[in-house]
Amino acid sequence: MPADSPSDTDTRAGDPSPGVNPRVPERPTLDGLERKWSTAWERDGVYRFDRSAPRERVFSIDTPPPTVSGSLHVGHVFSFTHTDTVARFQRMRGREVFYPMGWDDNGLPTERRVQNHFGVRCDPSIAYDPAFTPPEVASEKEPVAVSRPNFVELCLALTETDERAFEELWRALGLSVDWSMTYTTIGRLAQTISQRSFLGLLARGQAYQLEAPTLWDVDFQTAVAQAELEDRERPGAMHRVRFAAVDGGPDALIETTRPELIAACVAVLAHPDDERQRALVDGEVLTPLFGTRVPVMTHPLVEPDKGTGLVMVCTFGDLTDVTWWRELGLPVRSVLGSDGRMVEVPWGAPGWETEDPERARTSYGELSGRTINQARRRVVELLQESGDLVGAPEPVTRAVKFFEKGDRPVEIVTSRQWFIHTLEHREELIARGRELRWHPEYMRARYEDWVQGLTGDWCISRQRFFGVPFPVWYPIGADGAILYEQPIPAEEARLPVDPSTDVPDGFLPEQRGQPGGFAGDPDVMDTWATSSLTPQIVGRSGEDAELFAKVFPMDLRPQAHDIIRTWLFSTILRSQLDDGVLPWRDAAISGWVLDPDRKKMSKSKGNVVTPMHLLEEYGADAVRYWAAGGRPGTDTAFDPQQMKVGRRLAVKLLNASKFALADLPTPAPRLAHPLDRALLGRLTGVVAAATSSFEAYDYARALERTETFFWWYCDFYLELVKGRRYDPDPAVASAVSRALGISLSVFQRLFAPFLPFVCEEVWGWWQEGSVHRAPWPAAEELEEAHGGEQEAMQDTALAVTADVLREVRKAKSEARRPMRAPVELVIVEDTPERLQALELGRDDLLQAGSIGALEGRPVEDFAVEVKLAGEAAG
RNA sequence: GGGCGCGUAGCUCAGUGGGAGAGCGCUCGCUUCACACGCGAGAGGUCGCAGGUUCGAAACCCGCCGCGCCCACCA
Repeated sequence: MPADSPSDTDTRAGDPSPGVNPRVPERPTLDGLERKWSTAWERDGVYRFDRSAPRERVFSIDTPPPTVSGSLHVGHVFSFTHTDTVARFQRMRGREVFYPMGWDDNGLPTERRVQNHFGVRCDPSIAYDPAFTPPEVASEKEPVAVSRPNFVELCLALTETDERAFEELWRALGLSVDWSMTYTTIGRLAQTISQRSFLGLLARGQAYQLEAPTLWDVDFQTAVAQAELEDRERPGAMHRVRFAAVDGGPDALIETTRPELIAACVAVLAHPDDERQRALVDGEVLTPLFGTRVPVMTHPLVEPDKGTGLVMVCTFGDLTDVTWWRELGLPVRSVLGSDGRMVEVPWGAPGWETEDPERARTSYGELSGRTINQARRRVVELLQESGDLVGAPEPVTRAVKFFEKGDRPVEIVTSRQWFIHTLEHREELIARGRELRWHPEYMRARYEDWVQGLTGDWCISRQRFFGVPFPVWYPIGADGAILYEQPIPAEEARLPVDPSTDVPDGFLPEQRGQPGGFAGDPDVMDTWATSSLTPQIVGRSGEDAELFAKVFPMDLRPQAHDIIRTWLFSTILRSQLDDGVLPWRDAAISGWVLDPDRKKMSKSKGNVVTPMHLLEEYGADAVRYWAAGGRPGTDTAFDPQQMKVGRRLAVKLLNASKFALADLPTPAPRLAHPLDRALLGRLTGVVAAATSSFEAYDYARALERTETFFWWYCDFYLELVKGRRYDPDPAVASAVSRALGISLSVFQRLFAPFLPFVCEEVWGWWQEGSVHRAPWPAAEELEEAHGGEQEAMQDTALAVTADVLREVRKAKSEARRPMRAPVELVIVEDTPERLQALELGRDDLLQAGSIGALEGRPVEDFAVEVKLAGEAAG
C-alpha cells in the first residue's frame, strides 16, 4: 500500500465496511499466533528483499552472526529483538530492508564441540577416509584421530543441525529476516570472499608473514590475537632471587612471579634514574642455577618502586619482555615449547653460554619436559637449596592474561604467523570511528580506547582446522627447505581453495612435500578475519556487483558492546583496507542481559531458561516486549514479570480491537465530535514522538510513549465513547466508528515492530495485506483532528472530562460501590475556561459515569463533589 | 592506575532548569454489555552524600562514596 498519495489517507486509515464483522473471533486469543503468522509470512514473502529497489530506498543491516556451537540464550533474543524492531520500522517507512541472517560456525568453539560430541581429534597428517563414521560411543579420554577433511565434515554436520534449531527459534521470535539470504562463516561464499580479500591485502603489502614472538594458547596450540585476551585474577607468589656478581661487583636482587623462566633470562634492567642501581648498571650478573652472564641495562619502562627496582627480562614472560627485547636488541633464549612444556636446551652451545655448563645441565635437567607449573615448583626448591632465594615466596594475587576461550594463561612463543598491518592505520581508524554515528554516543570511547591501546599488528593465522585456509602454497627448495618468502597465491578464479588438498598451478599432486615441489600453508584464518567481512559477504562483494552497490556501505551495524574491540573494530579495519570507506553509517550497541542480582547472565542460568521455553510460556510478543524495554547500550535485568506485562498488553490490543471492530457501522465521512478530534490530536503527538525516537534508534522510548498513551486510551477514551458507540442513531455511531478506526489503525501499526504477531492478527480482522508492509503512521492521516478555532478547547475538553471521570470513579471506589452505580449529581469547581470545555464532553461523561446531573461552579481550584444516588454527597 | 556508565518508591526503570512519575509487587473495592490474561482506588520516596551556580536543582558544575563495565607494562 503506497504512502505517497494524500488521497489515500481515507482508505489507509481503514474505514470499516458496514455490518457484523465475521473476521473477529468470539474469544480472541494469543495462542497459536506465532505458528500461524510465521508460516504466512514465509509463504507470502513479506520480508523478502526486493533488489530492484533503488539504493536510496534500501536499508541494509549487517547482522551479527551468532556462534553456532552451543545454544542461543536470552541475551541473543534481547539484542536481536532490538534490531528487528528497527528493521520493521524502516520497512513500514517504505524502506526496502536488507536483513539477512548468518551463522558463525567457523572456529574453535565448533572444533571443541565436535571433539567432545564425537570423541575425535584432528590429526592433519592422516589421509582422508571417505568411509569414516564417528565412534558409536564418544570417549573424551581416548579420542579417535581423524584426518583434517574428515574432521571438517564432522564440524559441518554438527553445525548444520544447530543452524536449523537456531532458525526455528528466530522464526518463533518473529525476526523479520529474509531467510533466502542466510550465510555461514564457513560456507563457500564466506571462504571465497575471505580468501580474495586476503590475496588483495597480500598483493598490496598489507598482509605479511613474520616469525616473531606471538601470543600463544598452550592447550589449543595456536596463536591468538590481542583482542581475544582477557585478564583473570590468579594467585601466585613473588620470589626474591639473587643474581650473583661478576668480577667483584655487587649482587643483584630481582623479584619475579615466574622463576621458571630464569633459564630464559637475557638481561636485568633498572630505571635510568635509579641511583641505587648505579653500581650494577652496564655491568653483568650471573643467573642463579644456570650461570649465564646477563647484562644489567636501563629502560624507562622499569618502575623503580616495584620490588627491588630491578627486573629480569626473559624471552618471553609477558608483553613487556617483548618490548624490552625488541628495543634493547637482546638475544632470544627460548625454554617454553608450544605445548606448554619446558624444551631441551643445549647448554654451552652458542647462545647458551654458561660459566658452569655442568651445573646448568644438571639444574635444567630437573625442569626439562615439565609443565610450567611443575617447573616453577621445582625451580623454587632448587633456588632454596642453592641459597639464591632470599626470604620466603610471598603470596600475591595478580591479573594474568588468558585466551578468552582458554583454560591456562597465554604464553609468548616464537612462531611464523600472518599479520595484517594495523598500527600504521591507527589514525585513519580513529577518524572512521568519529564518522560513525554511535547509539548510544558514549560507546565511541570504547572503540577509541581500544585503537589507542593497540600494541601490535593483527595476527590472523591460527594453527587450527575448521576455518578458512590461507590460499597460498610455498615452493620447496632442492634441499627440502620451505621457501616461506616466496608464497604462491591461488588464482582468483579457483577460489575457494584448500591448499592442504588443492595443488598450485604448475605442480603435480605427487610433488606435495617433496624437494623441488610445494607445501600448502597449514593454517586457517582467525574467525574474526572472516567475520570482519560480513558486509562484503552478505552483499556478495566481487560476486554480484549490482547487489553490493545497493547495500554497501550498509546503513546499520547492530551488536553488543563486548565485541566492539573485535567485530566492530576489525570490520572497520577491513573496509578501510579494501574499500577505503566506513562500512556502515550507524552502529546500534545493545547491552547485556543481567541476572536479577546484577551479574552478567550466567551460562548455567541461561541454559535453564532457554529462549524457546520463554516463547512457549509467555508468547513471542511478550518476550519481545521485555527485550524492547532495554534501551540501547543499557544492561537489562532478566525479568519474566515484564514478559507478563507484555502479554497483557498484547491481550489488551486484541480486546480493544475487538471492541472497535466486532461490528462495523457505516463510517461517517468526517470526524465531528470534539473529544474524537482531541483524541486524534494527541495521537498525532504520539506518532511524532515514536517516529523521532525510532529514527534515533531509541526503540525503547518509542514503545514506552505508545504504550502509555494506549493504556490511557483504553481506560478513558474508550470508556467515554461507549455510549455513542452503541447509540441507536446510526449517524452518532458511525462518527465514533470513524474515530475508533483511525486510532486503532494507528495503534496497530505503532505496535507492529514490537508485537508483530498480535498486530498482524488484529490487522487481519479488517485490513488487506500485512501490517508489516503497511505504511508507518504519518501526521497527514490525522490531519482532520486539527484546524478550526476550537482545536485548543477540544484538547482541554478531553483533559477536563477525563479528570472529572477519575474523580467520579474515586468516589465510587471509596464508597465501595460498583462503577456502574448511578450518580445523582456531580458538581465541578473549576476555571470558567475549563468548565466551558467540559460542556463539549458532557454527554460522554454523563454516560460513562452513569451521572444524572452535572453542574459547574466557576472558581480557581479544581474540585469535584459527587453525590451518589441514595446517599449523602461524598 | 586511566576511561565510560550508573545510583529516583520494596523491585525494574522513565524523567536533563519551575507540580517527584510509570509498571510490577502490596492494600482495599468492583462479575462494568472489548477484556477477571480484567476494571477502579489507595498506601509508599531527604531523587547516594556534601558543596556550588540559579529567583528556583532529581536534572547543570566541583568533590566524595558505592556499584558495574572497558582498558592498562602480569616484574
